[in-house]
Amino acid sequence: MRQSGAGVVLIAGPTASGKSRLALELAATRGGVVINADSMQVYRELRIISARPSAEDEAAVPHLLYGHVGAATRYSVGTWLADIAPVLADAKREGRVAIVVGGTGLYFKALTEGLASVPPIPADVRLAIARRIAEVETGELHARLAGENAEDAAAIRPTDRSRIVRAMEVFATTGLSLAAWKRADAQPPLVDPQTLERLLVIPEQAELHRRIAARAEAMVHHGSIEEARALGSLGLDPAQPAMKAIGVRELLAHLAGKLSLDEAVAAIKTETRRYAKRQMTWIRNQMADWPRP
RNA sequence: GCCCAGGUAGCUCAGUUGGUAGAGCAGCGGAUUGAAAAUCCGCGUGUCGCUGGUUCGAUUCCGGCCCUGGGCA
Repeated sequence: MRQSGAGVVLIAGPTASGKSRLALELAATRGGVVINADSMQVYRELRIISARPSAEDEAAVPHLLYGHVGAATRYSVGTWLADIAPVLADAKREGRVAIVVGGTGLYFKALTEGLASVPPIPADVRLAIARRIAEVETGELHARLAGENAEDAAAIRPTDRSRIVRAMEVFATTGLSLAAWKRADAQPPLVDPQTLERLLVIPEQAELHRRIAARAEAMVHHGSIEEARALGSLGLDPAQPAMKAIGVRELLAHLAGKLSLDEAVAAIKTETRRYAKRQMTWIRNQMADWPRP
């Protein structure tokens, strides 16, 4: 173990595993800062629904990149990397341990392996493409992609609409395939995987499911319904990332009278279990080199 | 007590003119480079309520019983 306070610790695990608690304890004992690596906890409006650390926890030790952007923001792994770079630099300069904790596997991958330097897609390009393909069926979209960019088309399933659209956006903006971008010119990783500590928090499945159920129950008693109402009143595009947080759709359906509260809570539990399963698949296969607990 | 409808996968149900059965959801496994709590791919996990009978063969047809829902008393 490192002797000074400086350094980076990564904590990953499925949702509701107790990662945040561990991060808080480590930060308190080692004099560190806690940095969010969760794609939904970045949204200001989603405190309860995204199970962000409580105000007391945030007051106990510094918490960064939590609720720091509005729900209208189109956040992404790229913006997260840009946000975390100065935060990591500050922690290093101050000699504090940076404890990066969250459930978004892609963020950890980008942090430790780097990300292709694809330039941002201009809003007008994105809009123009969205408008042009709105009525186009996904298979046809894939065929069109194959016409201009065979390499990406071959790598993307004809049914995977969001990846097809992303490849189209990149090609329209840069004239290059995503594959070409990945091949050349990658941004180096912000942190060196060799020098940091990596921790996985993985409860036994039955226990994880109990925790997920308990959290869903507790959520509705702690203001998640009001939170969903407030978010809904912003009138955001349902395709916005923040609107995709588990619980948002279910609670809005409840507020619209389409689901009873019990049905909404049951749906949230199911969706959360499914999400945790996808996270476990990522951890098993993409984080295979992380030390097992 | 009688009449009617139904009992098939974890759930909701389809189906088999008699050759041991399949959808959706759930579940399990997988992919994953700027929406990743997203998006996508693969896999049926079964005493066909029980028990006799008919039959080469019954989840299917017949009898009895049990259970559930509705109706009549």
